Amino acid sequence: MPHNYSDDRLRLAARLYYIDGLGQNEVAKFVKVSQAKVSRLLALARERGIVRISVAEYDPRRRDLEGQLCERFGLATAVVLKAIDGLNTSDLRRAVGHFAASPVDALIKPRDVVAVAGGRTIHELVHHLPEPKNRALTVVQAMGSVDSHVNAFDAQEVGRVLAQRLGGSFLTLNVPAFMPDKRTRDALLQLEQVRVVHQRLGDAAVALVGIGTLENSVFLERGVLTADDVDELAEAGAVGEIGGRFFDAKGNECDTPWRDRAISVEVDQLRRIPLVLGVVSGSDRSDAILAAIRGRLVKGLVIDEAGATVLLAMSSSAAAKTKKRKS
Amino acid sequence: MPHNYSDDRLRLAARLYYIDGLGQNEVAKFVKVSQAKVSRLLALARERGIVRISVAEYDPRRRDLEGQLCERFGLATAVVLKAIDGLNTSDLRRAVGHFAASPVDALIKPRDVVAVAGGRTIHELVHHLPEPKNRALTVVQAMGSVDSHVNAFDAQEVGRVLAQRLGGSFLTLNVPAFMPDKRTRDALLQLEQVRVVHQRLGDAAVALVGIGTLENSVFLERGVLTADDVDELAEAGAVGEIGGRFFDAKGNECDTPWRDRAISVEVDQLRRIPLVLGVVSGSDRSDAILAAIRGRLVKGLVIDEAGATVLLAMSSSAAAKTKKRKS
DNA sequence: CGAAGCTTTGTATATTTATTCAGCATTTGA
DNA sequence: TCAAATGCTGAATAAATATACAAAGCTTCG
Repeated sequence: MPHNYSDDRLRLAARLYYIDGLGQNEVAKFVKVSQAKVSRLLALARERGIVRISVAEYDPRRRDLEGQLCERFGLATAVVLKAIDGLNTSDLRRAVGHFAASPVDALIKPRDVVAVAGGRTIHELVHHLPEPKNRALTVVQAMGSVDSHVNAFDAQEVGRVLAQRLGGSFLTLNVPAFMPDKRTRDALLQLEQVRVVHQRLGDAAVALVGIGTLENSVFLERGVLTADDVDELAEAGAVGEIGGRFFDAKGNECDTPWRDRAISVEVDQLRRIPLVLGVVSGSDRSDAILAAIRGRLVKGLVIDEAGATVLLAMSSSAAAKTKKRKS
Repeated sequence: MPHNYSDDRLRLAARLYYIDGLGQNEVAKFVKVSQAKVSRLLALARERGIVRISVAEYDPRRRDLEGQLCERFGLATAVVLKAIDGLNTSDLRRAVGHFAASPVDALIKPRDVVAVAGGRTIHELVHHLPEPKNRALTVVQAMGSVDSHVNAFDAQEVGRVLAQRLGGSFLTLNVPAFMPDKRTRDALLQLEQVRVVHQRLGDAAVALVGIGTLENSVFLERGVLTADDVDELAEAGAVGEIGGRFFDAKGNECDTPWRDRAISVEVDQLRRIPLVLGVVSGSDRSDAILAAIRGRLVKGLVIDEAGATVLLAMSSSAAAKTKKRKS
């Protein structure tokens, strides 16, 4: 595709526009083309590097807080993102996703097996990954679908996008997250299709998971759990959830009926994955996060600075709080 | 005036906009301000150098042609500007003015006395000079006003702008370019106001002049000369004009009634000014330019590449053409 | 304290820039 | 050779950005 645009012409247009500050219309007169074409010329000039725009480095991360988190909680990795105060949860998730994408990207090696559970922050994250990289990943869906409507932040959808963005194949887990009872669940687990995926999860080098609370739960929101169910789980000591697995303040899976109805990565599998990254945003789930860390369910954290601050503030008085919750 | 804008905030906004390619609306959500503010933040970031835009060098000059002109015609300076083919004369003038401004600027030393005659290309040129420099120039108007309507490209207006842009005082010549007869002209020349200016012209280090033809003349256009007058001038051998002084193909002033009615820099004064720059555009005045050069009326040229090319092409066969014109 | 002056901000709007689309031109492939 | 396909273009238009303006906050000075 031999281009009609000489570099000299591009340089001329670019100079008039960017240096001399003419508008595109004025440039258009200068070079005898339409304004539309000038717009295209300039776009091309930027692409070709004839125009270079550099911005003083902005570091979106709070390295200090990252260090404290790692040290205090013995984490392998922490990514703490700066965030403007007063953002609503949705915008905060977008902010975290935006700036976390690149650091997380850097943690995934070219041929890794990557397990992904769903989550709204994770969803934002994968959508901010750089366009098409040619890695040879195996992305594995770590939990079933929450309900039959495919939702943008289900593991299925998130995994698909992740595989597409980073390059690699996607192993989907085409079953519901919860079955009605243990028997049918176990039957499904026997299926070749499911077994392969389930087994592959054990090979994961990296896992990306959200960390849910009982109160602000996607399961509750989508009607998979009722308020009564939540109460029951709380009764059993549950303080948080990862991939449909509910755990108590120590980070041990709670023994409830739900345990035997879930189709998703096992807690023990999770513990054996070298790098499980909890991807979260907001300050409302610190108990759950703390518990997940204690139980070694996650080894790394991606979080906004407000969330990190709360986490650190809690950790000193954690014992006391734990007692309170139990009472 | 302590600014409310932290550099970090500017960096964030600039990065989101320029690097990550978000729109100002999206950035606005990110940093929790209005789109209008983002626009202002970005403008500030550019001013402060947080955003740096660089464009690959575009050289608007044809150095090769400049060299040829200097050599062939023994000019002290030549500035030949690239120009798109097919530009109308007005756009061509703008183009020449735009890119000639900076090179011409560089030729004027901080305390120079600068003589300026009017001209449409010169007008464009001075209006493209960099904003306020603090030189201590003395700008002297080199010819009277063409008519009573102050026109944007009269010497008066051009000189005023030149002095303002480059810094310095402006000596205006508040008289018509042509008087009805020699007697009144001479009377005016006696006036203190006029004498001072006229004399100061002799001190000029640099002069900027347009070079006019008989056919396409500002005097004809504005009704100062009639078609009959032009014929008469042609009869007397005139091929061009500088500052209301008509000269023949050798570059010598023509002996016509107009000679004694003009109030403007004398041809001999012009010859003694170290650097007289003819500022022209277009290919329709090559005869006049050639003559002016021959007569040492100009020592330098600012011209577009098409004009320069014609000039060079003509110079070899110049003798023949001259004869033709005389017949 | 209160009014006048100066910033700063967001809304509404004007201006500028990017994109869509239909027409023309050029190349490609029978 | 003619279509079909592809690419380039400017006019019209959609989208994005800059600006005018008015309201609100902050200082300064009486």
